Amino acid sequence: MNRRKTKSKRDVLEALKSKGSAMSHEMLEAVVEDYNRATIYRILNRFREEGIVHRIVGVNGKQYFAICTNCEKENHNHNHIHFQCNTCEKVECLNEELQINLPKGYVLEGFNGLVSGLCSNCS
Amino acid sequence: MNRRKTKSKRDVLEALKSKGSAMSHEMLEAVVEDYNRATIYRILNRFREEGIVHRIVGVNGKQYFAICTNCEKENHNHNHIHFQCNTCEKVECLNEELQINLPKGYVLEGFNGLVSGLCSNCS
DNA sequence: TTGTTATTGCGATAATGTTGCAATAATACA
DNA sequence: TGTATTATTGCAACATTATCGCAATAACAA
Repeated sequence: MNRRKTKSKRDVLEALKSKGSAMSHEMLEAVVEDYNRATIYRILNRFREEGIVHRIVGVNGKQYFAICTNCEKENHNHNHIHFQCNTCEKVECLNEELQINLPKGYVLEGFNGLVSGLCSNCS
Repeated sequence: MNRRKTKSKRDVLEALKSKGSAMSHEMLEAVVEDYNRATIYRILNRFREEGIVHRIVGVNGKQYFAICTNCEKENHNHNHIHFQCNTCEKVECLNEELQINLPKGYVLEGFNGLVSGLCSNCS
């Protein structure tokens, strides 16, 4: 399974990079060329497999994707909080790490910490 | 808009109480009598409006509902973390409070902190 | 240039959740 | 108790998000 470089991938990656904050499928569709819905989803999931982006689940239950910035190749570092504005629905990463203590016998695999409220533009 | 007591409400509330952890619509449907899907959703949303339950969004994007235990009537206290097992999909509250610092101009309205991994039964 | 196969588009499908409307039933009140 | 009011329910339809199978296309290696 060798990956191939395609325009659609470049476009999606470009969009995510220039946006800076997390994007939903809907937001991506509005920005990139007219690709099929399934195509965008598949690209995003492939990126996620490859560790290029990480996924955040919004308060609305939607998936958001953001470029991995502080992540090592193997040691993904996603224990930071995200913020979603209740008005404009923008999702962004907060520079706040969390220390999480789980009860005995529990194994941590991921963390999706989402603060909701109003961003500086909407407050 | 005066609320009325119905069997369906009693059943849903009873199910949530005896379960102890958060439940999705699917889980509720399997436990309570055969009510219409819309009915259960409406009951849950009414409970939420009244502050009887709070809602958690799972890593799968689904809604989960749990009885409010430490919440005051007006001052809801939902800044605690939830845990969802990646195997059995159970959602439960962790007794861990968080201190969240938002950037200037941001207003906090809610927090949905979800740790995913393996619970003690599945690890 | 050609063969292999990763990728795409299309359509169908699944799952979750909400809404409008008519029928039903819980409650207040005569 | 009987009756009126209206909250609640069931049903069907709908909206949205996301995935999947399959055939066509296109990226890449040789």
